[in-house]
Amino acid sequence: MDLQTIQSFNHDLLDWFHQEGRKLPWRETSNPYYIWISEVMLQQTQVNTVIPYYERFIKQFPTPSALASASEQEVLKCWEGLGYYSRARHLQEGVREVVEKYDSTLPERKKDLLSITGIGPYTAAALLSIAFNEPEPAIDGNLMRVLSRVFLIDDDISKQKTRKKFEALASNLIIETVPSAFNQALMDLGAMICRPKTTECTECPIQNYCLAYKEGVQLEYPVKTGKAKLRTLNYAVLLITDEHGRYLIEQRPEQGLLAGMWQFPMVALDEYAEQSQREQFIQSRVGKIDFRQQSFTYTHRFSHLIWQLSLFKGQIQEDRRLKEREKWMSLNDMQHYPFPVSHQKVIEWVKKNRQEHT
DNA sequence: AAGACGGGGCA
DNA sequence: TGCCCAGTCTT
Repeated sequence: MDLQTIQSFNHDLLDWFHQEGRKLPWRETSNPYYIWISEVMLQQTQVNTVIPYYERFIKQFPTPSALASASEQEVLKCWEGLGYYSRARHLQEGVREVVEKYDSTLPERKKDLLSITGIGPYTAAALLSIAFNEPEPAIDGNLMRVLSRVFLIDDDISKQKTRKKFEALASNLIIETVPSAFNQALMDLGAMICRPKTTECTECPIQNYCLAYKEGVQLEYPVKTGKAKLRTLNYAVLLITDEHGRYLIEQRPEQGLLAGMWQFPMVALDEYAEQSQREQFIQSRVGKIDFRQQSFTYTHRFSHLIWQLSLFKGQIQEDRRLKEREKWMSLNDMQHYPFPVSHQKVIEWVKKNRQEHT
């Protein structure tokens, strides 16, 4: 595009954005801390999912120091159900760095932003453009989808090198416009018009510039390879009660999947094909219980794996001691601890099942 | 350069 | 069901 085309492209894009752009809670504020929170929540997560979490989060942690001084469990509880929980842990860690190193004020230099835990190239650019109105293009899925169509770019967007290419391209476009509006306009366009599977090209403000539309090949872009093969993991979920009707629960390790969250004890079953071996292994984990009664099975789907959960009820032997990271807990108290959605379903099932039998 | 990391929405 | 979503960190 020549300079004049770039300017009219931006004019048409921003004109549409000001007419049709979405009104969103984090667009009502100029507080960089709030914008930061929104950007982290929006990673790999759709707008409508984020809105209630955002409102609750800034209410509970209205300032960087409030978040910095909270416990990790409080933060996880507020994030419960949103997924990618390392985002919450990294956000709190990053906020603590800002409180200590930058006097609770988000720095405005790109290099400083990138040094903060949880802030990568996208979030740094989003903050620079939206909060500080610096001409930094925020390279995300929306931008790459829209621009791959406009310019017929067939590089694989799952490759790291491709991000650089879009960055160079968008850097030229954003110089001739209002940085904060440019990035947000492309996000709205990607969400409302230039969607992955279905497009609304007849309503698109930049249709005239779009080479893919001109050739009728919108849906062939962007090019993206690489598919993860879903593994299925089988687990026994143990519903073990004590004499007070409380359940045995355990806290997951501090690293890895669902780190630091709580669950009913889970025992991996895949290594044990034989029922008798399974029983023996479960006993080695929690002690001697009567678990002949299988009550319920449930399949939980993550993006990269599948959990096949089978519930077992049992009474535990009286003299068994609690192990590290284990706790007895009533169903009501569970609402104060962060549980992954898979185990929230288990809690719901247990409550429902209990009511039917009393 | 890949893989890990959640959960919900949608055709 | 499979793919996508305002990505980042780890290996």
